[in-house]
Amino acid sequence: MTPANLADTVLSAARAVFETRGLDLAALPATTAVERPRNPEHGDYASTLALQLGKKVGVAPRELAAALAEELGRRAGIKSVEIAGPGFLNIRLDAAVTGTIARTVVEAGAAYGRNSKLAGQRINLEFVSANPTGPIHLGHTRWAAVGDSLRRVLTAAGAEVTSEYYINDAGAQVDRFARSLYAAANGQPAPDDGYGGDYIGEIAQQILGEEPELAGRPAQDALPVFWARGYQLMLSEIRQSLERFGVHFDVWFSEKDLHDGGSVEHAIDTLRKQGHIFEHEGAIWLRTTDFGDDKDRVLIRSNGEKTYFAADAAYYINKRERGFDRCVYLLGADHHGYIGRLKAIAACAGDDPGQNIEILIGQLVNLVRGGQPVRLSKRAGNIITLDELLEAVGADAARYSLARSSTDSTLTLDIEEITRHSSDNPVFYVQYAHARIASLLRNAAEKGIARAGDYDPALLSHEREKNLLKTLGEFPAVVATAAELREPHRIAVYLEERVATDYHRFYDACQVLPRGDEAPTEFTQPRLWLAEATRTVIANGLDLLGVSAPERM
RNA sequence: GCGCUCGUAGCUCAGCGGAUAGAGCACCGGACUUCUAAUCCGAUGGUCGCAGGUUCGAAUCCUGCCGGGCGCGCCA
Repeated sequence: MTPANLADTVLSAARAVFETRGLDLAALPATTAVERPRNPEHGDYASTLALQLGKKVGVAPRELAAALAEELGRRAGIKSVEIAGPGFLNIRLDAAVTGTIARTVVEAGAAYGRNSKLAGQRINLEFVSANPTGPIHLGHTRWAAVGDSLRRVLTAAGAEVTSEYYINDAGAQVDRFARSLYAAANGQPAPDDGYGGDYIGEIAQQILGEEPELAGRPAQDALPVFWARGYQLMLSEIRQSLERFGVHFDVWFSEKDLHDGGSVEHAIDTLRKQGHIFEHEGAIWLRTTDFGDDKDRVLIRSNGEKTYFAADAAYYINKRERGFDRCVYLLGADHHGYIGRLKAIAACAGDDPGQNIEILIGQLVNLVRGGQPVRLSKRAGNIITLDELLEAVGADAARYSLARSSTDSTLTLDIEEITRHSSDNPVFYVQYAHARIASLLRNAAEKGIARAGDYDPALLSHEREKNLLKTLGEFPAVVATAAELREPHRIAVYLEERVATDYHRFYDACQVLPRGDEAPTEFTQPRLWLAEATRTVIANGLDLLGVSAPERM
């Protein structure tokens, strides 16, 4: 029995109690959950349903709990139900019932953990969207890791997800980039408002190598070439870096295409029809203050140029017209000022800003080196690129350390620590558990022991076996919660603090395979099933984080 | 100034209103002729920034204050 099954049982018992007592059935929630008590004396699972419902229906929680306990105690598989404190229900299950979780997991295989929490939702997930004027650096990397995991988690929860990278290729930034390339190609210093990293010189040289005749050509002729080719090379470098990082985008969306294709005009028309456009001092404005923004925003400047904001509006409207119910944006805390205006765009377009648009703000990454803060600055040249990070620690460790903590907290990474003590990284703790199981299964095969078609679940009765089983049973709920709250780090926390820990403890206490030439025992089969179930959960969980599950370490 | 956000062990971080607040690192002490010791077991370490409020119950929700980060352009 999984926790979800048990929760359903609790709810159905509650329904029976309500019916016999003539209580208001409408007070019952649609779903409930059981929790794993920290204290083992509180049973295998606990329900707080009586506590939550007591006041609602005017029955003392303990009295309601007593009725629930009696009803629940009659259900199959439930060994005992105790009432504790103000009205907790502490539930104990028959060992065999918990033992079947291994079979549930193994039979579901790679699908174990998938659920239908977000079934039917069409989600557009935009993240990174770094300007194509330089390499992906550490500032973007957290969103790459988190965003891609979120894509996987949302998909696992049944949503139809499109991940998208918005390329800011229409504004002054790429012009500056082109001028910087031109300057470098001609041996001149970078313009004051330009880019000065080493990569500028490298790209300039590559372009010159392809088209030597560009050298010495006037800016007027050469700039468009540097613009087009430079942009192409830079974007392709960004894509390759992200690819190496295991980060996948379904759509690379060009801002320039938005302008060239008339989408901006179309968006302004749409917004005008909704009645939120006005003209002031020669500029076209969107009255975003109607919907809580601090100030109204210019769409078309008095000189006729469309603003970046106009493209934002067009992009949002474009996403909606492509059929996405929810447009999710993953932005760094330095962009939190965008929340108001983006929500206002949705509202001005006639959408529900609480439903159709969702802006996730994540805190930034701080870097320290040996405890001393490192200021990331392009000018100072101490930007750490994604490629450098990958070279130093590898994709698995990088992704894991960036995805394992909540984006609500600023993350502090010590460069010395992640580059030097990489074996301390908790990702190895999780991966090691997987590798240990893989090794175990190889040894079993060598001994000629195959996992049988079935096992006796009642034999998985050791305290550490039961803990591990219960933990494995929680995985679908962990995935569902991570998806619902957009918090993929919950997967990492679960794998690290629960699954890997419980497996290592089980492994420490319970011999799986016969030693030497001994014959298999009655525990061999159930434990092989449990090991395989654990391997499945770790592999599925790591996959949601975009981290590999190694067979050997 | 206005707004957003964060504040949990020495450090890095978990903890979607539940029972005695947890883990890793660091520090101290144990466990490998036995399925991978990248592991396990134990010890040490806390006014959950502060003060009120909501409630059967608050690290969690609300208000105020203190401290850190960030944002407030017809910039991109």
